[in-house]
Formats: sequence, structure tokens, C-alpha cells
Amino acid sequence: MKESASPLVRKLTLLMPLTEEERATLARLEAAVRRVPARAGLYVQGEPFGRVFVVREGWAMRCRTLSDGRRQITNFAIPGDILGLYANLLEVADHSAVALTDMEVAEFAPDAVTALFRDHPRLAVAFAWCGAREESILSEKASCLGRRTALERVAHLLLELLRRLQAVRLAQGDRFLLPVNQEVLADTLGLSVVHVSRTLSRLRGEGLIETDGQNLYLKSVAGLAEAADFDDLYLYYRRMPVRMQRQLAAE
Amino acid sequence: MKESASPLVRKLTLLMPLTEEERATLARLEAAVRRVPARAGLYVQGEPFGRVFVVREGWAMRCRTLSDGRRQITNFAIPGDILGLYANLLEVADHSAVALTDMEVAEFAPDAVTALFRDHPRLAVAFAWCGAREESILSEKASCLGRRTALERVAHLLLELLRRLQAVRLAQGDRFLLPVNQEVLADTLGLSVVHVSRTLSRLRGEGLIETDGQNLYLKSVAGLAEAADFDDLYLYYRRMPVRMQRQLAAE
DNA sequence: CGGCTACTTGAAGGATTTCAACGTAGGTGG
DNA sequence: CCACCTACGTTGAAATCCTTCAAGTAGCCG
Repeated sequence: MKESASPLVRKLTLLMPLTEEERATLARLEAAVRRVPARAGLYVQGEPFGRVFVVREGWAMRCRTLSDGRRQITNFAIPGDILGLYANLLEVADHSAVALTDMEVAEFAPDAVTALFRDHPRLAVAFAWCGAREESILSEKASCLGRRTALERVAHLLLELLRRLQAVRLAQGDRFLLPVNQEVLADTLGLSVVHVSRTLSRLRGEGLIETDGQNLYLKSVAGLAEAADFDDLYLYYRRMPVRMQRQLAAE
Repeated sequence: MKESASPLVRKLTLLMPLTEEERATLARLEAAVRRVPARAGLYVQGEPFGRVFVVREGWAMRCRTLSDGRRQITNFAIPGDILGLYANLLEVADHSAVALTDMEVAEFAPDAVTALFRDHPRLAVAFAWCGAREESILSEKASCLGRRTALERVAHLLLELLRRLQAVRLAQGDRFLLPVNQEVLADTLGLSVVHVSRTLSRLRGEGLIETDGQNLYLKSVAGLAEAADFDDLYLYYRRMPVRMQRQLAAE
């Protein structure tokens, strides 16, 4: 793989080797690139979806807002992630996507996804895999919010982000940049800002992490994994089942 | 629609009208029917998925278990729901599916899903819609677990179940049978059994619900919706976007 | 320097959990 | 037919985790 490959290509390559033609198809899909400033909305809960986005640079969040302003961030989107994959299926968005940093995104019409499913079965599977993975991450988030303590949730989130960033080569060893403030973390973790601050202090105190502004260093990945009961199975970083690969090759 | 239509057909019909041929295809898919006793596992976290299931009768749950036994139920499966839709994409299951009651399920090989996607684009969209909806329900669950109080969570769950059961005609007005004990509710809601009991009492005390064993009567759907900040947008009970329908008709 | 935002810390309060006891209903076996 | 057992729901009291309120600090920028 070329070092210049897009984050999406890097991510999908973990799933299955891509042919030159498939790379070219993805490159065409990612041809229309746009910059999005921090805090801009990509799509908004209750309004039509509009377009599909592939994150190439920067972070976004997907969130739901209650009528009194309480907010739950359901997932972060990092480079390589797709936003609005189901735009074709829904009249209006069931959640919002908002840029957390300045971003570079590729955007295309939802119809392009339909065309991809029709003309490129292997890429269709890769996209379906992205959707399945999204669902699995959401599932794991539910088990964090419902059944893990504050300390476990924070440790779990940091490990998840590390693994996901490593997959698209955006971590430096066990270090990465977390470009969000503690209010955003609180809304991700289902905690108050104050308690996020305390919990991070505690992780620092136990020697599990170090922080320097937004720079994070997971000093003991093993210790964090133990503290969080973390198992990365749900992130799907395994090859596609062999049976599936054979089936696709036959087409 | 014939009254004898399967719950899956009833559910998909809400999305788009199905042709006779599509109904026949679904009937073939649901041909191999099997009974599953309560407490049996359909697939198990960490083990290969095996087969895909369509619930025809009875309830199941999808859940994740932490290593110390804590459990989060991520969703209930009721008649018309599909379990293991992504079986093809994953080597092993990221969660378990367990029967909550005696069930009747249709089962088929994951390859049948692949074939369906290849040969029946409209049904493929309908299945993708099921997946998208599953993700949306999970998202809403996250916002319940992370940002709603116990009372709101319980009210929200009851309303969600009512709407979903109504969609497959398994509710009697605002009454339905909830075939689970409070321990299961607790693991769904991210609460303790004791607090579920107290919260249900409170809803009864406020005249919002009545219970008689497992029979539930939502006395004031409006009151519950207000208490829960419930908006059924996330359940996707809207027709497919017109644009999408046109696109498919053209094929 | 003042004013903003973000983070931290202490103290008090509240929501929920845990522990424990009790009641009821259904099922089983003597 | 009754005694016993188990599963489930309820209720009270104490404990805990987390939130809220409040104040203080640090960094940044005009």
C-alpha cells in the first residue's frame, strides 16, 4: 500500500486486499474534497441527510440531543470513517454529525453508494462491513454506558480510540492527540464534566496515562485494558471470513 | 396484505409495497422454520455466528457480557426482527442472542443474504433498512443509558416496545405482553433490579401504566412520551424516500 | 490588564445501588 | 392436600457513586 493511500483505503485494507481497480473506484468516490471548519454541522437531526461523507482529516462527532439540551455523543468519526452511509434509506437524519476540528472530507451523493453496491460487490461488502462495525461499536458503547463504572468507561474509550487511530496510522505508538475538551468527553461517556476531570486525574494518579494538553500517552495499555475489561473483538480488526472471500472471488 | 403474512413481511410493508414475487422470495427465505425453547442461545459472543434467523414468534435478546458477569442487553428481538444479518461479514459473533420465550424462527445460511443482495435489489434495500434501523435503535439506547434518568428510561423502553409491537400487530391497542422479568429489564435499562421495581411502582402511582403480571397497559401514552422525551423518529416508521423508490423501480 | 474558556478541587446533595428482609405465587414431592 | 422450595417482586435502610454548586487557578488572546 502506498503511504499516500487515503485513510478509508488504509482501513479497508485491514479487511481485505484491494485491487488496483477498487482503489481507483474509491479514489473517484473521494475525488470531491471539501474543508469543513470546526463546529460546522455535516447533517442535522430531523433534517434531510443530504450527502455522504468520508472523513479524510480531522474529527467529527455523531450525537443526539434531547429536547432540554442534554446530549449524548454516540461515536466519534475519525479519518477513514463514513458519515451518512444510510442517507439513501432515510428521509431525515436520526442524529447530527458535527465537526470537532477543522476537517477535510470527501463528499458524494447517496446514489453513488447505490451504484457502488450494484457495480462493485466486493466494495459493497467492505462498506457493509463498515456499517456492521459501526453497529458493534455502538453496542459496546451501550455496555459501557449501562454497565461500566466511570473509571472503566474512560479507560475503555481511550483504548478504543487508540486502536482505531492505530488502524489508520494516526497514533504515535501508544500516544495520540485527542482534540476535544472534557465537556465532549462527558457527553460521550454519560458523565458530568467534573467527574470526567476527576476520573482522568485518577488514571494519571495510578500511572496509567499521561496528558499534556490534548496529547495523550497511554502509559500502560495492559493496565488500562484490565481496568476497563477491554477486548478489541468488537472493533472487527480481523480479516474477512475466508468463505466470504471465496464467494466474492467467484463473481 | 394477507392477515397470514409473516411479521417480517408486515414490517417491510411499512417501508414499501412488496410485489407478489418479493413476497414469494421472502416466503422461501422463511421456509425452514424451527422452534427454539426459552433460554436457548441462537449464537454466542466469541463463537462463529452460524446461521441467520428471522423471528416469527416469541422474543429474544441481544446482549454483551463483561468478564465479571455484568450484562447489557442491547436490544430485544420481536417477531419480524432479523438476528445475525451480518453473520457473513464476521468470523465470530460480537454479542450473544438468547431466546427469552419459546420461539419460532426461520433460519437460513448467511450466503442466502448475499444471494438476496445480488438478485433482489429492492429486498436488499429493505434488509439494509433493517440494519440501519437497528443502528438507530442502538443509538437511541445509548442516549437513554447515558443521558436519561431511570424514570425516563423505563417510560422510553415501554413506548419503544409498544410502537414496535404495533408495527407487527402484536399489541392490543395500548396493551401488550412483556414476557421478561425485572432482572432482564434491569440489564436492558442499565439499572438495578430493585430500582426497576421502584420505578415501575412510581409509573403506576402516577397513573401512567397498569400491570397485571406480564400484561402491560400504557394508560397514558402521551404522559409517558412527555415523561420520557420520546420521539419515534428513530424507529423509522416512515415510507422509503421517494427518490430511492424511483431509483429502484428503474432497474 | 481584563475577560474568556477550560480544567481542577472541595463540599453538599441526590439518584441509584447494595444489603437485607419479607410476601406471594407456582411447582413438586411426600 | 399440605409442606417445602424456588423464583420473583416489593420495601426499608444504609452506603456509594456521581452530580451539582461553588470557588479558584491556569492559559490564551485581544
